[in-house]
Amino acid sequence: MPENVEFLKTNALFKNASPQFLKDVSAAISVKRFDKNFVFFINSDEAQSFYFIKQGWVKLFRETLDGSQAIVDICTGGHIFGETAIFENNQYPYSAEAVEPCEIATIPLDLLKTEIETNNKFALDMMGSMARYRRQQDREIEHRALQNAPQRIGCFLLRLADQTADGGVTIQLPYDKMLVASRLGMQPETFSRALNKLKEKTGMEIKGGTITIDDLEKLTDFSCSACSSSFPCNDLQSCK
Amino acid sequence: MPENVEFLKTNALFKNASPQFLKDVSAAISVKRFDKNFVFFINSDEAQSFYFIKQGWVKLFRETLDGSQAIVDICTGGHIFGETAIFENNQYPYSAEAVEPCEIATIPLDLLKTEIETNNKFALDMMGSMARYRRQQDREIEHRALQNAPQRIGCFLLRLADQTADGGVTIQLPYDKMLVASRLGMQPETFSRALNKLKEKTGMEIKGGTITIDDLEKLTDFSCSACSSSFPCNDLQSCK
DNA sequence: ATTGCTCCTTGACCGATGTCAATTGAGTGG
DNA sequence: CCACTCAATTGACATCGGTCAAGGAGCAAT
Repeated sequence: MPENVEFLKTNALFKNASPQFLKDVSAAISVKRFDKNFVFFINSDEAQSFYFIKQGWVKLFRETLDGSQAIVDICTGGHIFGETAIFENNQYPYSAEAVEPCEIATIPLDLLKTEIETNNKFALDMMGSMARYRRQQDREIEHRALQNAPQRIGCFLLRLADQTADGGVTIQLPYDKMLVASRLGMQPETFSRALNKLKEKTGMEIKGGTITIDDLEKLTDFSCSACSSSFPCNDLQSCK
Repeated sequence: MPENVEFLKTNALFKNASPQFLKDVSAAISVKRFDKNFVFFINSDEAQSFYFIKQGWVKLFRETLDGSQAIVDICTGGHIFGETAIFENNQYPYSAEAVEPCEIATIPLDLLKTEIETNNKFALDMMGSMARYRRQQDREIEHRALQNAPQRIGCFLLRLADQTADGGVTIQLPYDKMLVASRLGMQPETFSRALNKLKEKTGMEIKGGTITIDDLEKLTDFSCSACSSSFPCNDLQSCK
C-alpha cells in the first residue's frame, strides 16, 4: 500500500479498497493545511473531489436565503465528506467549512465512483457507512423531537465520554460552545442556560470547555429517559 | 420475469435485479392483506424479512420508555421497509405498523443480502436509494429547525400537490390529520391551529382531508422562504 | 497594562408550541 | 334513530426556546 495514503485505513470504509484504487489515489491525492473558516465548497457546487480529514474539525451545513444555517454534521480526523455528491448528480448537497486550522486530503471523486462500481466489497462497506449515517440522522430527528435542550446536551456529552469509565469522568468539548449549540440545533443563549440547568440536575462541574462529572449515571438518568435507544447509546458512532 | 413478482418493478431499486434473485423471490414471496394496526415488527426484533407495500400505508416509528413516539417514516405503495436491518446486525431499527388495511409482500432478507453482495448493479441502485433517503432525512432535520408549524404543513402539502398544475389544485391528505401531525413532528392541536393559520395566509379551502388552493405560488411564497432548497423542492421524492 | 476582539453569560421579554380539558363532529354498529 | 367511539377543534394556560440588549471573561496584539 502506497505510504502516502496509509492514513486512509483509519476509516473503515477503506479496509477493502482495491490496490488499483489505492494506487490511483496515491497518485492523485493532495494533502494540505487549511486555515480556519476556509470554505471547501458550497451547497450545489459542481463536485470534483471528496475530502478526507487528517486533522481538525469541519462543519457541514446548509443555509436559507435569509442566512440562517442548519448544521448537517461536524466531522473530524478519519472522516470523509463531500463523497455523497456521487449520488446527487455530482453536486454537493451541503456546504463545508473549516472551523479550525486543519489538514485535509483532497481526492478525485471519479476514483471513488469507479471503485464503488467495480469493487463489490468496497460497495458493501460504502453501504455500511451510509447506513451508519442514516442511523445517526434518525436518532438526531428523534432527539430533536423528544428531548429538551438540557437533555440533548447531556446526550451529546455522554457520546463524548468514555462510557466504560467508572469513577469521575472529564469531558472536553471538542469545539466552541457556539458551534456545539448549533450542532444541537439551539441558540448559544439557550445552550448556556441549558448547560447550567444540566449542572444543577447532575452536579457536574464546568470550567470553560472542560466538564467533570463524578457519576455518569446521573447523566444517563436525566438524558436518556426521553430516548428510544436502550441506555447508553453506545451504538452511536460519530459520522461515517 | 416471474409474474408474481412483476409488481416489484414499480420500485426503481429492482430495475437491475438479477434473474436469479427474481426467481428466488418469486418462490419465497408471500403476499397478504393486513388489518389496520397490524404490527409487522418492533424495534430491535430479529429480522428475517423485508416488506414491499403493494397497497396501503405503513407507519415506521420508534418509541421511548414513557410511550412517546417519533415517526421515522410513513410509506405507501411501491415502497419497501425493514430492509435496513441488513446493516444493523439483523435487527430492525424501528417498529412498523399498518395505519390502514393494506396488502404487503413479505420477502426473506437473505435474498436481498445475497443480491447486494453478488450483483453490483443492484448494489449501486441500493446506494442510490439510501442516498435518496439520506437527502430526505437531511431536509427533514432542516425543516424542523428552520420552519414553523404552518410552513411545515405548507411544505408537506406542496410535496403532495401536482407541481405542474397551473390553475387551482386539490390536495387530498393521504391519512389521518393526527398522523400527518406526528409525521411533521407536532401535536394534533398544533396541527389544527397551524392549518388554520395557513388557510388565512393563503386563502386555501379545507373540507375534511381535502384541501383546495387556487394559487400554488401563495403556498410556496409562504412555506419555502425558510428552506435552503431552491424553490419547489421537487427533488424530494418520497421514501425509497 | 491597555486596547480590542470574540466568546460566553445573564436578564428581560415574547412568541410558538405543548398540555389539559371541554366540546363538536363524523362514522359505526346496534 | 340512537349510542358509542374516536378524530378534530377550540379555549385557557404553562413552558420552552428564541430574540434583543447589556455586560463580563478570556486572549492576542500592541
